[in-house]
Amino acid sequence: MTERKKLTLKDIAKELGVSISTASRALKSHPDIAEETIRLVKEYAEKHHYVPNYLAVNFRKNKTFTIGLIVPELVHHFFSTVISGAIDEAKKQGYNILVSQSNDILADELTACQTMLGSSVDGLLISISNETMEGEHLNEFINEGRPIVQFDKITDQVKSPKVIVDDFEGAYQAVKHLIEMGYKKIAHMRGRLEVKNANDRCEGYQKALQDFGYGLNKEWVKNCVLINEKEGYDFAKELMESDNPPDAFFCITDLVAIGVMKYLKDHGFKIPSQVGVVGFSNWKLAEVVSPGLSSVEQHGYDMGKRATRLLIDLIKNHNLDSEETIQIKTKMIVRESSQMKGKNL
Amino acid sequence: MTERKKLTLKDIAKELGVSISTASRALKSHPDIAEETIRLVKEYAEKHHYVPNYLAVNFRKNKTFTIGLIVPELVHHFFSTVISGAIDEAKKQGYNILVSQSNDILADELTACQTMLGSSVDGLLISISNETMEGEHLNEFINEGRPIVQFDKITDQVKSPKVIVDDFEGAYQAVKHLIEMGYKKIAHMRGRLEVKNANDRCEGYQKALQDFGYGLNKEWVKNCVLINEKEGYDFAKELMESDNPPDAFFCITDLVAIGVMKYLKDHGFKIPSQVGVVGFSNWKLAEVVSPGLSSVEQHGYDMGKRATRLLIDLIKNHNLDSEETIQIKTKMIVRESSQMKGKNL
DNA sequence: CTGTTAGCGCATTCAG
DNA sequence: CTGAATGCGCTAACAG
Repeated sequence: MTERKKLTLKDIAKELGVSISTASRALKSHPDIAEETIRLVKEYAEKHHYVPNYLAVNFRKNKTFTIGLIVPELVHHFFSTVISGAIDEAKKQGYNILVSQSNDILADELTACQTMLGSSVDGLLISISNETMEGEHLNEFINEGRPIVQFDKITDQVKSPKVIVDDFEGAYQAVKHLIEMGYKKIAHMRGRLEVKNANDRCEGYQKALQDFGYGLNKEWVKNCVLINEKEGYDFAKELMESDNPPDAFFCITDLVAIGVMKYLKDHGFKIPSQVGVVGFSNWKLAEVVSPGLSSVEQHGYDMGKRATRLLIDLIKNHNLDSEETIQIKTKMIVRESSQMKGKNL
Repeated sequence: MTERKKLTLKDIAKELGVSISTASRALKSHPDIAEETIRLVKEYAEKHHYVPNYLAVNFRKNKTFTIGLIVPELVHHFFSTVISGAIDEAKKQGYNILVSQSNDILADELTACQTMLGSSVDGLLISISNETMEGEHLNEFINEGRPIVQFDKITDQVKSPKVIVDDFEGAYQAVKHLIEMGYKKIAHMRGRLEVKNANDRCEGYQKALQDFGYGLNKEWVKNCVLINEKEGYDFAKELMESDNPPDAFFCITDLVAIGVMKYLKDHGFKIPSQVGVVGFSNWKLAEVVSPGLSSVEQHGYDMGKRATRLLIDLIKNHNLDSEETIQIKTKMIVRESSQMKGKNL
């Protein structure tokens, strides 16, 4: 209960025999104020540890210098990377970040938005949940004059700027890489049909096959729903036991790829000499697993920074109509799991 | 630029021909107000989507219902788990969380604290950086009447409640497990000498050795600084190439353990039949690596929830003097990497 | 160069 | 049961 009462502008004004507004302006080195006065006020403020009451400042200015950030899952390598970038960029620009997660549940996303609106964030960064089909809750922000920027998992239902990974190109490069390494029967463990990222990656996969003269074998395309190792393992089993097993797997995410690799290793298939595997996202675990898993780097940190920079610009310019879309280029990270030259090892 | 001007209490008061204070009280179903009036006001507010200006409310009440959370690193499985728990608990209690990271750099931690103070959080959750040696910046919060709760990486320099993992016991159990599995020459890859968690784990390691009648061989204790795979790999190499190589490794964290395993696999040592390995933290990668890495689960999510609950209690009770310490029990997760019975596989 | 004044939106005390 | 009045701390327009 040590609490000492806070020093206010009024206190320092009274103490120094100036008016409150003079004190206020002096602290901001307003050109109207005499050098001497400024010095005096600043000195006093410094000495007595004056700290402005930001609640009052924010109230007055109707701004909080805080932005909201909602992701589906916080405990997720990619998203935590994005958040990290967002926080670093925000800090640089003097903004704070309020973080929340939806757990891929629409109701949770709605609540989070409500709280964010309530706590008066100046703008919102959001990656929507799998369940989000329409964007009324997001439009509310825009209607209230607070810009939003969507990233990674987006919906076109909401008119706003977007920062996305070039999923199509990333997938294309991954499959191209597999083809160049000599694999000829490339399967794809894809994600949910309703999720844009999954569709884009699947299209990249198909386009690459097509461009290099391979047909699409639909049996080699499997729909993952939970996107975890078990699905990877099970689908790998299904395909490898079929009459026409593939010789490579391009997986929607690293976790699925790990499951595939586990099945392959458990059943004596050599990676990469017999079967190649490529994941997506380049999680830490792609690096430490053996053989090292080739994967597509999404530059999450950069995405977080760019999205935040964009949002803060919109806030500053009071711009609510932008629909600018930034595509983050992916990068193919080649490790052992896809290097067929290892055939004779 | 669609912005519609916000409805205020004044507007609805004028519209309904009542006073502002009546409107205000009606919305809160104050007992003084007539049922009928309450109904009227609420109906109007509802119909016109009245939303209180929280900036004004917060300013008036001098509260933000926001708490700050600072961790060394956001992209880190354990910390993101803690954050996840903190956010979920905070949400349940109507609080928001402002997240920041120090990158284990003192200067960044100071800045983060400054911003948090500035944005008037009601309280602070913090896990300090490796560089933090004294806690003046934390005491500032307490002096301003805002409670803080330290978690995981803590300093006794600051009088505050703490939520910590029982590192000693976790380490003890891990080493006990290795001993029970039949390993007799257990090395320890420890963390920095200045970090409490590292010391506690090292003590648990030593105590277990002692309790089971093993002496401490100082050559088998290595100081990791960066706490990454490379250090694990390099120290494993050093030890395994020495005159008296250990037959098991207890590592300060999973990443180091992965490095150790990599060295062992690369050089033909069988895990776990020849050499056992146990990590700490139970990251996702412990589960997916092969052989599966035995590890000590720290229950980060639970830690986040408990710390948050504690902090909110302190805020509500305006309690700044508590020094309560909660110890979170660890759990030994046994996977293949430490099961010597596999000797004859 | 400085002071006076007004007001942001709301909660609350004090009178009726 | 209701209204008038006050002030939270700060900013900014306006007046000297």
